[in-house]
Amino acid sequence: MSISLGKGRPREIGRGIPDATVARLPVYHRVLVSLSEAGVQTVSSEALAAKCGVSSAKFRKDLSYLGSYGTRGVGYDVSYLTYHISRELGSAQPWGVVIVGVGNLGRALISYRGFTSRGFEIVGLVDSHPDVVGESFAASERGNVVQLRVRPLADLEVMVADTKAQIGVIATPADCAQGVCDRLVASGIRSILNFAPVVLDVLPGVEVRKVDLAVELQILAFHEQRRGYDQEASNA
Amino acid sequence: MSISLGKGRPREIGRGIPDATVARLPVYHRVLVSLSEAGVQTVSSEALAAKCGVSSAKFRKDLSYLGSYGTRGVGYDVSYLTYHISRELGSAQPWGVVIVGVGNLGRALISYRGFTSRGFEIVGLVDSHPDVVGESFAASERGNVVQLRVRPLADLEVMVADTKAQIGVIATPADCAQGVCDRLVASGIRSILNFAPVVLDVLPGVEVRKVDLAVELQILAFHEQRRGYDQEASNA
DNA sequence: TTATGTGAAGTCGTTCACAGCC
DNA sequence: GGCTGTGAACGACTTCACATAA
Repeated sequence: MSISLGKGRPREIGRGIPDATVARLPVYHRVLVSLSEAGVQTVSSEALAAKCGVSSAKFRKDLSYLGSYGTRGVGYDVSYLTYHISRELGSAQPWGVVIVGVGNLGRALISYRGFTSRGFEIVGLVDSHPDVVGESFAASERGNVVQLRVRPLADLEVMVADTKAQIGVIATPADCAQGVCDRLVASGIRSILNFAPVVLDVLPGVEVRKVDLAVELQILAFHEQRRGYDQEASNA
Repeated sequence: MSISLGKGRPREIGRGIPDATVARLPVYHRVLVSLSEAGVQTVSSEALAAKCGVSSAKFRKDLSYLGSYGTRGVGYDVSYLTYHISRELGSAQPWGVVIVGVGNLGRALISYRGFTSRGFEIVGLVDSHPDVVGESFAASERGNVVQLRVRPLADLEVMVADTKAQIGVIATPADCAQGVCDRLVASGIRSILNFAPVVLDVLPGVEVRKVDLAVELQILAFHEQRRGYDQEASNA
């Protein structure tokens, strides 16, 4: 599967999927699942790409990094392609997720049905606020609905170890995010999704993805403003 | 400010800021504000870039699209640079935001302090659920804390008109997102932030940004899985 | 001397256009 | 004939390295 180049880490052949492609695979996967639920069995790159909001050329190029899963002159078998994308994404096996911070955002994540259906299991909830600790939330685990009790922040390390969680979600205020992050990493977590509006400092080998709600709005505002300028200019 | 090239739309000179740069400006801005609050008056590209998680070369290149706001041999004046970035982003003037869907996610947005501090004002809340309609939430408007009452989905168009909102946030379940989107666009909204896991179909001229929480997790899972393979390979 | 600002080089991603296969 | 899969051309972004200015 992988060949060594003699120096540095072994470099995979045929597995070097560009980041931009990886970022789109989940969308392809989601749309394929919805097509499957609608009873569609075969789909062309043109039709599928349109539903995903990308060009058909980009879609085919993306798939070419995974393999040849289509049939020329026909299109793609929906379930066959779904399987291969989900395999590539690793959503075949379930990933354990620990959520730190059970405020409104944490609750939104817990109640988000999309998680379980895409191979994620919330296996732990932690909060520092005494009022929240002890509260229970419904979450699904291996298909069954279970009640998850919020545990105190102090239990973070133990819980990660007990649940063998692989992914940590930081849904705390900004000022405690770095501390929580350090403790997640110390517990062995190497994949972190950060909602706090701070740049987290981590050791190499740990991957952090961030979602900053205000940043997205600011990008929208930038374009909105620019549109205003353009309109002014065209009125001249 | 803009020159016409004879055919097509006029192309701006000196204003063609790359998307990748625009996406980073909010981060620079946020870090600058925090430096300012810490009493720092001058900062080098090296130091600032480190705090933003980017290379200093990238940072300087980004700034070069805005203008020359530094001093060679010295660095950048924090407040001067903050001003110019916020001006470019349009966060000098406040933007009106309407939130559709007041579930846990909508509430998380309402309670998110970062919005108001970065030039956004939540001016309207809409929900379709009778239990939620009529509830009040504290939001800040022009510095003052006001109570915002959730109005029924039917009032969406009227509310957008009344409040002159420029940005719409869709925090509804996936199945009503497209309908809400169409109504926002019909009301005159041209900037939409979509949290529902669907690809929205909009007319050209409308900008949609999407945040899909599960997609971010899936990208993490992809890399986590690949790490597993790599480890396996190195054990051979 | 120090740190910015920026052409030039290099890398990455997208689009094109068509060969290859059904 | 139709649609996939993909080299090649193109464009966007990043990194480099240094001229430039305080």
